[in-house]
This record gives sequence, C-alpha cells and structure tokens, in this order.
Amino acid sequence: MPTPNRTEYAILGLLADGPKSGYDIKREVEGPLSHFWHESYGHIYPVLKRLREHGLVTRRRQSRAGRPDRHQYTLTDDGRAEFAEWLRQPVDRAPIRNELLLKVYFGRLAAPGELKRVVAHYCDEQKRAVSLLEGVARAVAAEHGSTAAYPYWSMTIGLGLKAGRAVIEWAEETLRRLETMEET
Amino acid sequence: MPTPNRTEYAILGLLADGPKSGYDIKREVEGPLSHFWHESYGHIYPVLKRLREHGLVTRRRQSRAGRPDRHQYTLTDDGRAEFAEWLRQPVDRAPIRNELLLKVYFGRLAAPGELKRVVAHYCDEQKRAVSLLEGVARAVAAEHGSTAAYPYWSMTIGLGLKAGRAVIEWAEETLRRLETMEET
DNA sequence: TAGAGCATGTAATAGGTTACATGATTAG
DNA sequence: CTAATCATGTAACCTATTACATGCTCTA
Repeated sequence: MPTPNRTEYAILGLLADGPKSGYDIKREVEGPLSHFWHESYGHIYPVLKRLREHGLVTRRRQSRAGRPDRHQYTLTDDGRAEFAEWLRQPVDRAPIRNELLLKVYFGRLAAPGELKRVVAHYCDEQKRAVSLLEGVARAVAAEHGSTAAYPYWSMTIGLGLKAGRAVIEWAEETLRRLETMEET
Repeated sequence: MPTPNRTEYAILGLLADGPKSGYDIKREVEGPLSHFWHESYGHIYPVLKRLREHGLVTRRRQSRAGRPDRHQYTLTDDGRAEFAEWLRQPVDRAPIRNELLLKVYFGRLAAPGELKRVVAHYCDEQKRAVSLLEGVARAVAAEHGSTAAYPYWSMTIGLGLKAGRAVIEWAEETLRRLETMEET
C-alpha cells in the first residue's frame, strides 16, 4: 500500500463543512488542527487542482467588495462519498521515525553529558508545547464549548496532552537515569 | 530549515559501531531500532553511495567462503566527525501528522458508531504493539542486560511503552465519551 | 506610501517507498 | 531441485516542502 495522499482527505474533510478557498484551508489547518496536522500552500493548491480534475470538488470565482477575488471550492457528491469512505476506514499505526530516540540509541557514542543536554532540551520543548496546549484547551472550552464540533475538537487536544505528558515523564526519568550512569 | 536527510545519520550511526554492509544495516534497523525507526533498501543503497561520494564512508568488496560477496562500508574520520556533530545537536519536536486525530476531528461528519469503530480498532492495534514491546523489553533485558548499549536501548523502549500506554488510556477514555454522546 | 494581511499559484528540489532486476549459497 | 536467506542495486513514482512570482486591498 503506497502512502495514500492524506492531504486530499484533509482538504475534502475541511470542505465537507462548507465551501472554502485555499487560503481558508490553510488558515483552518493552522488553527484547530495545528497540534496534529499541517499543510503548505505548495501542496494545497496542486491537490485542489487534482481534486477538481477528478470531479471531487468544483471551483467558483468569487468577487467580494473590498477584498481580493478568490476561488471558492465546493465538495461534489462524489467528493463527499470519497471522504465518507475514507472516514470509515480503520487507521493503522503509522511507521515511526523518532530522531530523538535515534540519538538516545546512539547515546553511548556521544561525549559524556551530551545526550543529557539533548534530552533536556527536548523535555523543555515538550513542556512548552503541553502548556501551550493546556491554554488552547481552556480557550476552546470557553469559546466553543457548546458547539457540535467541540467534543471532537476536545478529543484531539486530549491525545496531545496525554501523549505530551507521557513524553515529559519519560524524559525526566531518562535524565535521572543518565545522571546515575555518570556517577560511576 | 529543510527536513534533513535523517537516513544519512542513522546509517552513519550504525557504521560508527563497526563496518557493515547495506544488508546488515537493514537488519539492524529491523531489529533493535524497529519500534522507532525504519529504512528501505531503496533508500539505504543510494544514501550509502552519496555518503561515499562525500567521503564519509569507504567501500570494500569482501569475499567470504560459503557466502555471497558483499560490500563492507566503513566510516571515515570525516564521517565520524559528521555523525558526532549531528549527535550533539538538539532535536526539535517534529511536525506531526496524525491521521487518527484527523478522523476524530471530522468525527461529527461520520455516521453514528463509525468513529467508535475506528478508535476501537486503533486501540486494539496499540495494545498489541505495547504487549509486543513489553516482550521485547523482557527479552532484551535477559539477553543484553549487561552490555554497554543496554541502558540506551532500554531507554528507547521506555518511551515506546510510555507513549503507547498513554494512547491506550486516551482511546479508552475517548470510547467512553463517544458512548455517552450516543446515549442522547 | 508602506506594510500587513488577503489571495493564488508554479518550479525546483528533497526525501522516501515500491516494484523490479539480478544473482550466490545453503538447507531440506 | 527448490525454497529461504544472503546480497546489491536501479527506475519509476509519490508526497511534500521551500523558494519564488504575482497582485489586490485596507489601514496607519
């Protein structure tokens, strides 16, 4: 199975909620999806073009007073069916490539204390990411807590928090282990 | 910052421990590194070629009685320096693309019960992965517990277990939430 | 008038996978 | 003799990123 083009489904999904421009898509990805997804313009526009060629979306030029023209993309019935089909398929665990663990694995070949610095840095970054996400969780609950989308949104944040905290725990434990090892 | 070619460093690291063939590299990746890293032949050999062109490794044909010839790759001083430099650089959190969370985020658009099926499937897979890793942890401790590489190896497994268990917890909690939501 | 935000897209390139092609040696 | 394992590599393809190119509109 070749890695499917997940950008296609991300875009189809965003359009399933209503017509959008490429710019809108980028903005939405940078908002509520940003802690578990990302897209670049350089991929969004070509994918949009291909989706159109395959009849999954249609494009319409839109002129709005006081703002630049833009292209609005709308999901077709075929597009909606394609999206629904993807949505119901089980997700397999993706093959992982963890550069931090690669360095840990090779840690024996590093100068003393170097691995500790690397792990400590990662731990700090992770702590910042988690506290940022905690803030997002509070803000989202306050501002969107009563929308239909909220529970799902909240679930995605939930995994980010749980996984993030697990990494922090591991990093702190690992730092202790590394210190103990140095003491000999 | 363009995504650096991490395969180069993975290979450099494996060679830092002693000369190896492309085949050896693939086997080692499939062994102790398999729960956090992967490489394909179709990438290993071209990278090996490039590393050689850059003077980071040398190649030597090796004839061994009773086995097919093979190419043995050895790290040069430049290669070792390059690896050491990479090893001491801090690792930034990689941008994530989590297809499961993408489906969760769009869960509102799925038919009732569909998202539950998807999450439950993922949870099962994760449980299997964790119990496999628990077995690996025991086996590694028993067979390599006294080697110099063991503590580092063990740390990589440690993160796999912690993160994996966090995902399971999240999935079970999420399933309960989805059930509660259905009851209305 | 300059800068920020809105808006769309292409070209070059990188990183990586899969499928293909080839061949040696050993164990059953 | 045949299957499994050892062994090396290339070609085609896909996904995605970065850099580039362009232009509108509003606000300060």
